[in-house]
Amino acid sequence: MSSENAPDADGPGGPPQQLALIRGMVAEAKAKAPKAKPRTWRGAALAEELPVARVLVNKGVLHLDRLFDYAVPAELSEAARPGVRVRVRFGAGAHRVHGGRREGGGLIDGFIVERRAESDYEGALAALAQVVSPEVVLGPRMLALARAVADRYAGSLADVLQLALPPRNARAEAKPSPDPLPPPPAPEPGGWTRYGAGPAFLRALAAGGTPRAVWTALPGPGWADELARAMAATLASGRGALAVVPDGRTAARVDAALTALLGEGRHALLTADSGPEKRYREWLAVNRGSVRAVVGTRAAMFAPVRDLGLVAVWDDGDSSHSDDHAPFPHVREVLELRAVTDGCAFLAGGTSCTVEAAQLVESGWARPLTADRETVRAAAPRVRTIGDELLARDGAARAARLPSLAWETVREGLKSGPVLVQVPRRGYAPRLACERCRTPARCTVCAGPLEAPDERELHCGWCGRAEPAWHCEECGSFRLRAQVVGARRTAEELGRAFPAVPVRTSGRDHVLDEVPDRPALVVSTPGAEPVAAGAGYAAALLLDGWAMLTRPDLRAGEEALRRWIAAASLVRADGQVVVVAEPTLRPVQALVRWDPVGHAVRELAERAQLGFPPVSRMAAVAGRGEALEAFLAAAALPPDAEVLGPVPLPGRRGEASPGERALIRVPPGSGAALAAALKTAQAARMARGVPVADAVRVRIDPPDIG
DNA sequence: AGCACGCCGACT
DNA sequence: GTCGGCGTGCTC
Repeated sequence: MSSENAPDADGPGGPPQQLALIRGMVAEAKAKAPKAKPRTWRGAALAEELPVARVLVNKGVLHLDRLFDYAVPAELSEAARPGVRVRVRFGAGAHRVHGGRREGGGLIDGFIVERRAESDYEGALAALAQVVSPEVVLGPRMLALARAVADRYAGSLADVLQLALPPRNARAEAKPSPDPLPPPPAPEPGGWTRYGAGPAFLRALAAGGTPRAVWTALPGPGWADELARAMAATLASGRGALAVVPDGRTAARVDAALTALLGEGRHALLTADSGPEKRYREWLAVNRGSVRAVVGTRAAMFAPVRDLGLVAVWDDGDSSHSDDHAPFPHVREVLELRAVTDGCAFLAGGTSCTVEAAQLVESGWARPLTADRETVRAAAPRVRTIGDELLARDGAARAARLPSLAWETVREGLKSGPVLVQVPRRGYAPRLACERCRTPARCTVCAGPLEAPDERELHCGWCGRAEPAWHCEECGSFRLRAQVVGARRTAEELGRAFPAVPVRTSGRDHVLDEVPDRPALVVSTPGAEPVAAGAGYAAALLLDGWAMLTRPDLRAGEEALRRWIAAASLVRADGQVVVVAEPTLRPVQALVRWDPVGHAVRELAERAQLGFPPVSRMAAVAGRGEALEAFLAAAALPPDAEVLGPVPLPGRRGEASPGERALIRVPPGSGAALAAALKTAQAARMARGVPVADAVRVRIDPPDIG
């Protein structure tokens, strides 16, 4: 095994082989024999047809869209089809057999991307060690999508594939998938008749059309059935359908609606909470074409649905639609890409409306799917506001945190059913501010934001200096606005106030799915609201609106409105909603009028004017000062790009600075050029092998600007 | 990222 | 002579 002449020093269990020099054989290059020691494939068990496999090697961060050529041994030729998983030797010294030294380079995983007649590589090719399984997991569609996503986000193909392809599981692969069922009949429009263009949208799907729509769903539980009908209509056309939702709870709801509509066996549920074997089995059933409809969470956005006819995203404003692994693709954006590359219909639905979705409509790419005002008014609960400066002035109300209108609403609601109380998460409180004039409380030394975790010691969030004797620079007040009171304490207070009523809480660790249609107080953090059985909650109380609205984030208003509408959508049409927030603020007014689209359109106009995303495209580039500078200097940014910064990143207290960050902004239309420029620059650095300390992190559409 | 190669100084 | 320091460059 150790000598250069050992015939079977190569792959495990492989036939006697020597190292191949494809170039010498295939590309008739014997004239200029390579300087590398000639190692020919004597006895050459080499594939007769297309003896070169281009392989995407799955190895950490090294590769930036580089493919490597391997020789295809004859006995693997049949199995080594494009798209299959393979094992190859990779690493320095993989083919060097020097002075009796053992071969280096371990076996690592990869995918065959293409079979070719010859290689561009100058050196000797190593042979494929093994074809792991015959399953084609990286077909041309998947490859094209992964490439498009990698380009869109200035990331690598391998990183995208890591997100797109579930880990292989041999047991799941061994089982055959069931035979596909024939297309179901087109469904009745059901709840879609409530939306002007709804029935026509459904008909278009059933007829094989590719309509694109932004759907503002009416409050109440009907949306899951409507989404299922859109998918069923697509199936009826003989095509596949894919819906991506924010979490497992929501996926279960759509799953139930699909089962009710289509029965078992026509759709797959792809969520993270099923184990690896089940997950891969479901994925395989989709990949093999046994199942034509998929509902799932984030990773399902890449589901290899055959002959895709519809992609849908529900509640695209939910942050879990943004992947937290490089290159951080967003479900809505990926599905937009699929709609284009696969030529299929597109649906972005939600009870609220993101600025991005509004932009899809404004640009003419998608059509609005909305109900008329009258229908909205009939379906939505009545919303009233209580300005909190009123609350602040009223000492008694502040002590109890609830003004009398709120008490009244709760008391009334409890007569007929459950009442939802939405409280921002503890620690959600953004910046401390003067209670009287709302000037943000800042450190007197470094102007960092003051923080008071656990309502105790006041200190600076940047420099860590304690600030025990704060007073407002503007108005002289000594009082800071109270922290958000968590769900638990709110529940305790309300429980004391309504001793006869059961109090339930739903939050991060204990998320309730549903509560019965009986009087109860349900205290929940945003996003964890249980649905109420029957027609819904009798009333909802949305507390601490100021905390939602003052977060230092471009999306604070949009996000607050989204969460309020989500909670208020669980209230029955004749119910009451009280929101404790300034009635003059735009998101609060949009809630009262139940006009999420109007809000999104106005936000969009404002962001266009200010040059903010999503009208402009932005990228964040972060790294150590000099490295960042070098990167920016080397990158061939589009001429209309504008570099903001760099500014130091806020470090953790007492830790070394995490470096600096620059934002790069381009006007509409230059987004692709920006991504391409950043990717090229990053690839050049990688190829040069810059030290880890000089690594520069690139993120398109950074989430935390504001 | 690993890992091997190579060019240089200190050792048996 | 030979061992081994880490600086450089490559991985089909």
